[in-house]
Amino acid sequence: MLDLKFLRKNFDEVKEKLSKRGEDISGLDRFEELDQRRRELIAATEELKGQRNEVSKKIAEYKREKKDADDLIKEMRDVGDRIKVIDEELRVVESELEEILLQIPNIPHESVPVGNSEDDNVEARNWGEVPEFNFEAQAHWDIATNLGILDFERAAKVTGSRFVFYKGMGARLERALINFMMDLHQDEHGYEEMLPPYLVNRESMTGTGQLPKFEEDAFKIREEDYFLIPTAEVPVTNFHRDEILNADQLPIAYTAFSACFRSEAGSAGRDTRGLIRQHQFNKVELVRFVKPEESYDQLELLTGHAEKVLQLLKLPYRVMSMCTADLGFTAAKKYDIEVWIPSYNTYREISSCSNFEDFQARRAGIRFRREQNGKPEFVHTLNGSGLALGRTVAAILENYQQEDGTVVVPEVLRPYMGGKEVIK
RNA sequence: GGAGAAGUACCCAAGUGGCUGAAGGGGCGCCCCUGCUAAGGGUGUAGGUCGUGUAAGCGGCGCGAGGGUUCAAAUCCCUCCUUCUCCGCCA
Repeated sequence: MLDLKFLRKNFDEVKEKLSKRGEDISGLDRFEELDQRRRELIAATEELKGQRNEVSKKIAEYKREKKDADDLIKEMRDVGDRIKVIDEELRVVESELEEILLQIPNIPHESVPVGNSEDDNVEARNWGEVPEFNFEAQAHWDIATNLGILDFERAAKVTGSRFVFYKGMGARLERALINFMMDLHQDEHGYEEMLPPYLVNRESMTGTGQLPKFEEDAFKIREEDYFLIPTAEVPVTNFHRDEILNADQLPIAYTAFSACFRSEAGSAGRDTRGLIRQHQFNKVELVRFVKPEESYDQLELLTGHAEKVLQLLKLPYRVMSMCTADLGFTAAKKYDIEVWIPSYNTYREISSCSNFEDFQARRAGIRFRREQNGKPEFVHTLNGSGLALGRTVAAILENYQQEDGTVVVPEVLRPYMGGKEVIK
């Protein structure tokens, strides 16, 4: 969410910057009118309330002195009615204004490349060698099905499409990756570990920006106003919702493992096979709460933490800086880390690292104080996958596959896999 | 899920319609005293947000949240949330 006053002051500039995103910002047309009306109404109702407070005091005095206050009471009855009418209109205007503000995406940072589509994303760097196979390389769903470590068919029977059973060494591999990543982020990168709830309420989904705009992407519980989390970002960022933090606590860094649930509305027919696009997948998430002046350095740091996972797993990847058209709704700047997937013969997103600046913090009311009596300021929030586990498994199976259909276990994972060197 | 109780400032807590825009403690800040410490005395301590103003300031809101009644609500009514106790169920 953008700041009302900031938007008022910089209206044309903001409009121009947002137009680069290619998102619908037609809601902005009514902003100036509503903002103006809101302030008129506030001035009107506050004046009447001030009057009411004053006269009420007088009435109290009269009553105490047993004097007649009927005239004053009659007068205030009328004032009360007028307040009610104005407040009602104010409520309508404010909720319309709020709706507009909640629908406006974040403003891209100046370092974000301008572009019209994902084709304009810029490669920031790449790491590792793309493997070459001197045999017919298989896709991970074939490798895994042959090894009996993933079962898509039975998952379709038990639940539906885009779900999967991991079994045997497949389940073990996923679990090893969870532990490996969590340990790395906790022990080497200084994150505090968290296991969050998988259901969150509407306020939390609004706080991080999934709502109100993207409700159809989320799974919603029927009886309660709860949503299955699409990422641990939601519960973990909202952990500090409506709080004022101390400056000396910052930066706060959490790493959280969770399952993630996405309806994938609008993705019908895309990535229908394998682990790449599931309704439920596991992910280790990194979340940071930082001072505004540090947030771009912190984005580099966080992205590096996610990259480290791939480096240790020895999986080739590249880092893409998302252009203005591909930033998503909430990010001011975003890097996607893409891992090499042989069967796709290309890199696929395995992590997304974003700086939201104060966009989420404003929605979620997450602030900090520099000094004991200082004014609260909004923190900057960042997060990134570190990493998405299903896609990591897919990458390992494909990049580490051997001609006989077995898969070598990356060295760093072996301690987590009972010393096993090969999945066969 | 059923029945009861409670949610007041950093913490504890008084307060059932107007002199409570919130008593009293504790804690914390400042000052004094006692050569340090302990103990004691004095004094201060609602933050936040919105509007307005160049500013100092002025004003609105605020006692879990949201509505309502009333000239006036921490106080009365309704809905919701959370916590605690008992019962039921359960990993």
